[in-house]
Formats: sequence, C-alpha cells, structure tokens
Amino acid sequence: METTAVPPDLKQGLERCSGCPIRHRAVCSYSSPKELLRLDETKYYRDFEPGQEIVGEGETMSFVGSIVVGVAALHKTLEDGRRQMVGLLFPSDFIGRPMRPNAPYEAVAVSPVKMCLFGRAQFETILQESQSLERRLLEMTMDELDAARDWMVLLGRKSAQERVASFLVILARRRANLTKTSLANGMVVDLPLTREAIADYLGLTIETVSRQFTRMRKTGLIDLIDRRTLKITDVSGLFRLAGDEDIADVS
Amino acid sequence: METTAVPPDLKQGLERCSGCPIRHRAVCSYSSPKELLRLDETKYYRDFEPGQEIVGEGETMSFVGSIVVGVAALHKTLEDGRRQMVGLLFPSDFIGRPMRPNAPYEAVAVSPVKMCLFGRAQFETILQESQSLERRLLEMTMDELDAARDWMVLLGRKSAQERVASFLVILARRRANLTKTSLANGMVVDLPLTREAIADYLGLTIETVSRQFTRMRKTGLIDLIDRRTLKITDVSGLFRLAGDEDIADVS
DNA sequence: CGATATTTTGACCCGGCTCAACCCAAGTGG
DNA sequence: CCACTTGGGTTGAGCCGGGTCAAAATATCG
Repeated sequence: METTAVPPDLKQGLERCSGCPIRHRAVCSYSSPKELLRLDETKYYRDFEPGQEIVGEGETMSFVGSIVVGVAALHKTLEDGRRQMVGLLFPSDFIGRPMRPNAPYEAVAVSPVKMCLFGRAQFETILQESQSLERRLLEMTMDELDAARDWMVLLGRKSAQERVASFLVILARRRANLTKTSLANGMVVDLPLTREAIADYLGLTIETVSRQFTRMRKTGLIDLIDRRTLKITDVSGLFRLAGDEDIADVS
Repeated sequence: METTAVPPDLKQGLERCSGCPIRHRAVCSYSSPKELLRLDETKYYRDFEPGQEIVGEGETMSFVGSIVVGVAALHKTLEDGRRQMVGLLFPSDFIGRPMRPNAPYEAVAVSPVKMCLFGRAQFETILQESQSLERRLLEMTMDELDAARDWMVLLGRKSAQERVASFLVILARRRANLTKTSLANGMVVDLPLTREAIADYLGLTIETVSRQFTRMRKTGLIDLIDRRTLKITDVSGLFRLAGDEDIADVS
C-alpha cells in the first residue's frame, strides 16, 4: 500500500493532488485531505496521443481514472464497422467502472490527453472504504446517464439539422460554463472533434454533417472560421433549432 | 421516523421486506437485516393503472422507489410532440434519483404496476448512512448506463429491421434469464408494450414497426400469435439480424 | 351488435445515405 | 522552391429506407 511501481518521472510535471486542476470536480472532489493523501500515493499519470487507444472494446481494464487534460471519446462498433460514439469525456470525467473488469466500449484520445490513473483493484479497495468517493462516483454516473438519455432523444427523434444544432449548443454551454461568460452572439466555439467524430457522435455521415454546417452558415446562424473553429452568430436561433433546451438561460 | 402517513390497507397484501419478491435484486439487496427493518418501517406501496403517470417530465418527485410488479417506461418529449422512450423498467428496477429533486423524464405505468416507495427526503437520509444501499444504487445506475449506451447504438446506427430484432432479443434474453430456460426455437415471448410504445422505444413509427413484424413473419423468423404474443421460430437468425449480441450464449 | 381503439397495409414522398469528384492545407523529398 | 502526396473537408447526383397520409382490417368494450 506504498507508492506503486511507477516510473518516478511520471510523478513529476504534475504535483500533489492539492494543486490538481480538476481537484474540485473529479471523482475525488468530496475526499477529505486525509483520503487525498492516500489517493496521492496511489495515483500515477499517463499521456495519450490524439487517436491513441486508451482501452479497447471488450478489453480488461487494468486501470481506472480521470481525465486531467484533453478530450476522449467512447465508441461502440458493430461487426460491419458501423460506429457510434456513446460518450464524450472532458477534464474531470472518469473512465472505468469499479467491479466491472471489462470495458463495454473503446476509449480513444481525441486530443492530447493526460490522465490521472489508479490500478483498478487498488481503486476498488479504496472505494470500499470511502463513502465520499463512492458518493461522488454515484453522482457522476447519474450525470452521465442523464446525458445519455438526452443523447438518445437526439439519435432517435431529431433531424440532421437539429442534431448538429444540439451538438453546437452542448459545446457552447460547456464553454460558457467554463469561462463563466454568458452565452452570447459572436461566441467563438472550437470543435474538439473531426467531422468524422462529430458524425459518430450524432449518428450521421460526415457528408451530412458537412452539409448541415454549410446550410447553417448560409442561414446566418454560424460563421465557419476554420475547420476547427466557428462563431455562433445567432444563439437563440441555434437554440430554437436544437429543440429541447431551456432557452431560459440564453441571456 | 415511524410508519409514514399511508392508508393502512396499502400495507396489507404485501408483507414484510423479508418476503418481498424483489428482495434479492432491488436496491435493498445488499442491505443487512437491521437495515431492512428500517426500510420496512419507512416504505409504503402504491399501485398504478396502465397508462397512469408515475411522475411528469420536469416535475418534482416526492418519492423514489422500486417496481415490485409490472412494467414502466421513461419518456422524453420534444415541444412538437415527438417522443422517445429512454428507459424501460421491470420489477426490481429503481425510479428516482437521490439528490436530484426533479425528474428529467416522464415515467408511465405500461402494465398494472405495484411500487415500493419511500419519501425522497427520508430515502436520502437513509442513503447517507448506508454504504450497502449506496453501493447497490451505484451498481444499478452503471447497469442502466450500459443499457443506455447499447440503446444509443441501436438508435444511431441500426436499420428498422435490426432495431426490431434487437428489441425481441432483449425481451427473449430477459425471459430466458427469468424462467431459467435457455433461449431456444419456439420460445414464446409476450410483448409488454403496444406498437406505439415499441416505436417510441426504437425511434421508429408504429407503421414501420408493424411492417417489420410482418416482414419477419414472412421470413420465417417469428410467428405472430396475437398482438401481444409471438413465438421466435429462428433464434440464431434473429440474433444475427440484431447484430451486436454475443451469439455465444444462444444454445 | 355498434362504437372506438389498435394494428396492418398501401401509395407516395423526402431526408439523409452512397458513391464519386473536387478542394485545400500541410507535409515531404528531390 | 516546387511537384507530389496525404488526410480531412466540401459539393454534387442519384437512390432508397423509412416517414406521412389515408384506408382497411382487427380487436376490445359497452
């Protein structure tokens, strides 16, 4: 139960948990200073290149952990190659499920990713003894379930146009939260995903995604700055298109 | 902390928790006899008619609890009336999320439903103090999340034919588990849902669902016995159509 | 037995998929 | 420095699966 067998240089670069950028939002956010010390001893960091696989579909996971920096995607694939994204993870999101050795999906780094990891067995042991970790994990799982259900509505009932609009709204919301600016016309959003990944997210083809973008440009809802950046020129129009959002907090 | 204000006759019919049909699978399945006593004191039963609303979308829930008998569905609805089912609940499944007062979906009884309920605030109190309840709730939430993600693949990438096949496979699996018989040709499955509910489940229209059923009848995959019952005449064919299942356990 | 709800079937249409060409930016090596 | 490749993105033409609308068939229920 000492420091685990991790190359010491991996411990460099990022310091103790107390200074961790996701300290207050990740699975450890309810942990006491004492518990944090224990996690501190056990954790290690690992980096992933864009496109690099974090775990394969069906594979046994040797670790679980949180995204500290970057974006990762969870995919499921049918035998004939059709793919559907089933999770999009940002810093502070957790990958891996205690008590469930096998990943039911593939996890891939979308941008350069830094993860804070724990050996799965070790994490399970800690979890057994920690009410606060378990509580937070329950909360985060419920949030993911809520997101998954909104996503199901999108996939089951929305048109291509509405799907793309919803996707942009999600990104804009996220960004507004993070930067604590309000959603406003002229807001610049950068797309963390390629067209292909967006298509996988939305249950569409890349061609359709592309067409919807240009259509929204022609309608004056958005400005395409470059392939990874766009400006929302008509927030309320976009929200109306997306369909299911509380327009309430568009100020 | 006594018995809550519930008409005493509701306490009849179903006895103490120890004899409860879902005792070993519900949220309370990890609870000690001592904890069970506490739950026993707090719980009450309530019945819902088919079609009756259990909670409305966005409504504040005054209770949480488990389905003891029957089937319930969770729906989300867009402003223009398009509906998508986002959850299908059977006995032992749990409705309501601690620490989240508002339901993000509508819950409706599909068949006559008997629920074992707790006041939401009371349940939250008990949950604070109970590792075993919380652990089980976490497990169940993760299971739901897994199901939701399979469902997303269905909605995002499968054809109408594949969706209906997948739906039947899910029902057949469930039934095989419950009755402990293996999946076999000639297995009779009863549909707990109307065509409309099936369509909502699958992200299709009732017409398409109907057409796919008759198509599968003509192909010799199934026999339609009556509108709520069918016989699977070609299990492996059905599984192949469904596409993503481990055909492994078709014996 | 009429009356109403559910399901099936048919005819037609359209949104999004397929296939293919083209564009554009960023390497890469001669 | 330029020709060539390479990978992502856009655009166009045509098709088809599943939606829409309408009507017939089949329960279900007083």
